[in-house]
Amino acid sequence: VSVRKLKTTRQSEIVEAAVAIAREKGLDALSMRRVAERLGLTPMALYGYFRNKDDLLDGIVGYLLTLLPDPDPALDWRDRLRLTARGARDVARSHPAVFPLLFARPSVSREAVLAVDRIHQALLDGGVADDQVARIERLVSTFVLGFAISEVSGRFSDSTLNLRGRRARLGPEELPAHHRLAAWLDPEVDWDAEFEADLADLLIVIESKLGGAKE
Amino acid sequence: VSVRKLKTTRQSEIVEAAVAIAREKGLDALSMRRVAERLGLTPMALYGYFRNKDDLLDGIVGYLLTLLPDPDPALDWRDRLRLTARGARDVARSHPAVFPLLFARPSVSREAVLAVDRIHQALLDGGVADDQVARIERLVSTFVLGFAISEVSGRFSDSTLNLRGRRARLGPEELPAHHRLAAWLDPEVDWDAEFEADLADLLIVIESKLGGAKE
DNA sequence: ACCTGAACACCGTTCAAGT
DNA sequence: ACCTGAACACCGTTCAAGT
Repeated sequence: VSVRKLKTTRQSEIVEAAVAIAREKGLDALSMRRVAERLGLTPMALYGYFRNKDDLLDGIVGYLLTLLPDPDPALDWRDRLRLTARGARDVARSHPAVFPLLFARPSVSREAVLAVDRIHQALLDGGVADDQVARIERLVSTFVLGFAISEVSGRFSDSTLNLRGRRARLGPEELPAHHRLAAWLDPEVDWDAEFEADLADLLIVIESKLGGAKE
Repeated sequence: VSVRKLKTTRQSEIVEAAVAIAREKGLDALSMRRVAERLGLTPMALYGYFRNKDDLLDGIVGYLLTLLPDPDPALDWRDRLRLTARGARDVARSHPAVFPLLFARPSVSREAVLAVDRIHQALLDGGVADDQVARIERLVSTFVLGFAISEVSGRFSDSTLNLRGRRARLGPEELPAHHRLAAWLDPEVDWDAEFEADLADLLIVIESKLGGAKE
């Protein structure tokens, strides 16, 4: 219940130490005690800067959001969307252990609102109707974050990798499509190309709304 | 290194106890010790059935996948996709604490492969080219899971909720789009309608590929 | 075949105190 | 204003043993 004021002076230093530990040893190894140790502090010293561990994780999410690109508003709206999407994927690949936090924690920070506003503006500039902007932003952001997380968490690669082994044990009656698609499922996927193709498909959706009837 | 064989007899009983604890007290409260306690066992008894806690979490993911609908193959391929997507969202809303595990853990289980195969088959039946099926499946699944997780984890609702408070402190120069969209951002969103609209948009993408040139 | 007991090396967090 | 020390109530997991 106490509303004790948090110090801000060393907040970013602490967040960066936490990110470094997660990068080096994984998210499971990220503990208040280890963050403190890395900074030469007692665990309790951190509680002057963050209310608890969840609060520190939210700090990490905020930090990740500051790493997103802020494209020149003079660019074409499509380019702004593409640059932001690619930037999000880059952040994921450079911070694989902590990036999935973006999906687990609500994040209503200042950084989050600013990032969302940039997407809203790009969609408005493209001519998306006012009442559709928020939904399309969520559609695109949800997919882009989901793709980036799937990539770094192994949801994509592990599943394509292990398919052959599974298929041997599962027979064509149980897996009709997999057996027909065998030629296309085995090769290692070019994730850069897949992400670009997905972005192009999302732009198809957006542009399908532009010329449409007013009501 | 030891490849000690796991017992299977009580695996599903243990998974269901774990799911029940997560539902009642949240994912953070899900511990090996509490699962054991609920079953009247010692924590160590669980290690005869699961290699470790991660293995038990994978068991939960497998359980969630068995809850997905298995639509009648005689239905139109579009209806099969829609039913599967809605079913996934239903599973998320009835298991909010554990559903996000689907995105965090690779999951190459038998159940996962079967679920993916059904989507592949629907896309093939719709006429999607063989070399596009796997990508489109990942595109659709990533979005559907992402939407369902965002909804149950609060990523969607909390952010729309807190916007007004944020906006008061952030001024129209910093948030141009939010201020222009004020009328559309405040009201509580109808998530059922948003999900249906998103599904319709994804079907636009898929159908845009059907009549296309062969090469 | 299935389960227990004791132990180890950890956690997050509170409370009171120190400079 | 900033930090520490001791303590509490937990964790996952190993190893050896019990029936």
